[in-house]
Amino acid sequence: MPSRSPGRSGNPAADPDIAPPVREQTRQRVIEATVDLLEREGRDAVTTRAVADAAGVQPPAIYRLFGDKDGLLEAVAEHGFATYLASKRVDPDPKDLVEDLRAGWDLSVEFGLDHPALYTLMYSEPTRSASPAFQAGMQILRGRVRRLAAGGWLRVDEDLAIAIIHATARGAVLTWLSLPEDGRPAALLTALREAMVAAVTRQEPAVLDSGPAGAARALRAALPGQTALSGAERHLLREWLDRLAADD
Amino acid sequence: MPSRSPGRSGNPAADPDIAPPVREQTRQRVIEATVDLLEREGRDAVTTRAVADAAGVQPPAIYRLFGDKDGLLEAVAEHGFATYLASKRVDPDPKDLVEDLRAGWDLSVEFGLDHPALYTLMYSEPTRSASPAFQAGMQILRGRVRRLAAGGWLRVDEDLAIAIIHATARGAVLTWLSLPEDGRPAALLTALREAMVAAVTRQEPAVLDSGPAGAARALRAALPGQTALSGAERHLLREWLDRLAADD
DNA sequence: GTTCAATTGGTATCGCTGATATCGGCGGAA
DNA sequence: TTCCGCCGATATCAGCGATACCAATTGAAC
Repeated sequence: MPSRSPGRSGNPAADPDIAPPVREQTRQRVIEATVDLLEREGRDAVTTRAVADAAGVQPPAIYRLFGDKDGLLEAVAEHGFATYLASKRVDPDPKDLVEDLRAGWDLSVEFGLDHPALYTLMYSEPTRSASPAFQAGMQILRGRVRRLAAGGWLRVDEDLAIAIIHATARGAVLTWLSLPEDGRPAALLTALREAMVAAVTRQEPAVLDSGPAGAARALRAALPGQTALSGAERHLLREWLDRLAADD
Repeated sequence: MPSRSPGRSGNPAADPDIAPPVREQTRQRVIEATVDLLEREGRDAVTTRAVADAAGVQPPAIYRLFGDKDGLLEAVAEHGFATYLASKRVDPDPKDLVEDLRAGWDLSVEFGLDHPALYTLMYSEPTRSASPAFQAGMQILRGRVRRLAAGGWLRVDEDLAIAIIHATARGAVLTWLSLPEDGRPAALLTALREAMVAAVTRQEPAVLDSGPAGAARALRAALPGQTALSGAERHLLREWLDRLAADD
């Protein structure tokens, strides 16, 4: 490996700070082509040749720009995450810290639901934790938690709070995506979010349910195998119990 | 394609039910070799050639046994999960239902922590939800939740409860594995577990005595003042609840 | 005991993938 | 003008999943 020549010869891109826009431009074009390919045809469709073809460059150019395929994917993850974070605004001084926590959790979950392939790429494998995109998102989360701690809201350690927030969001997104499209209860997301809030902050849970719903669920679960009602009666009763059980 | 000859000639393995043990034996050997390779050298090391070499068979044999590589991975996932479930005992009639829920959650999380590569294989991608192994585990979880519902402990719908349990466990495992080995707080697992318990169950059961009669009595008591049913529906439901409550 | 159909072991091969080598040409500093 | 380093382009390599093909083997039916 030749040591960087003092005269800074020939190439202006030798120093990344003053790199000409052309390199960054093709870099961006390759990244966007990769994102497009990833979200339209799935992860298996992301091959170096397909990306190069879609971006209008040669296969070796990818390796000159990103090192290897993993470097490309990392750049893609960072790009997607940065774009998303930039599109939303983070309130630097929220008046309700807990509500700000909810908003942040919703934001990262929404990102996952909007970009399933990209999210899976970033968060499904346990290894990619050192990615810059991962760290950038982590930094924002860390700031939120710090403010919560400063406000005296935190029930647990800051690091533990971060891990809890992260784990619930990750579980929410991946489980949501794994469910069949017609069986994704919106209540799952809010339930997990409120479980997270209850585990992290001191805030009391808002609702202490005490209606017929619980008893209806119990009766519904105990319904099969009893003989006091006819089949037709059981069928109709089942429908009513469904309505009562869903009536929170 | 020749239609299956009526005389069931030649090969005893034509009917999978009476397949000779030799086929199942090599099948098992291939699966175990794959698991070993997966947990020792990571997922990328699991190639058809490496598996065939480790199991002492030829590469085409894998395709004859499992159809394709995805079939092999599915069989591996099912094998690992079945082995794990068989090693633990599920109490068919636990005395403390909520504690049983905790035990089940701990069990599935422990499985993930003990077999990171296998767990990631099974649960990281949202797609593999239709696998038999997935369904088998789901069935056990479903039974636990049903008992909770019958006991009146459930705060939410059964399906939602299942989703919450699943999501928290998945998030717990994947987040735990993504943390650096020296920064994995044990409190994360218990915190997530208790958050799950708080989100799914209520402190006091909605019905005191088990069975349809008790649930019917509880529902009958909570019936006035709710609006999900019409007056006529409430009237008929009232009659049925009377019959159910009297049916000890 | 012979026959025969289906499976299995074994080798070779196909198309594709990630990654690299190599070379000519372009462009900007010296 | 000279020259060094980047870029486009083609060819190529090893390895991958998957399949084709053929000989050897097996085991039930006759």
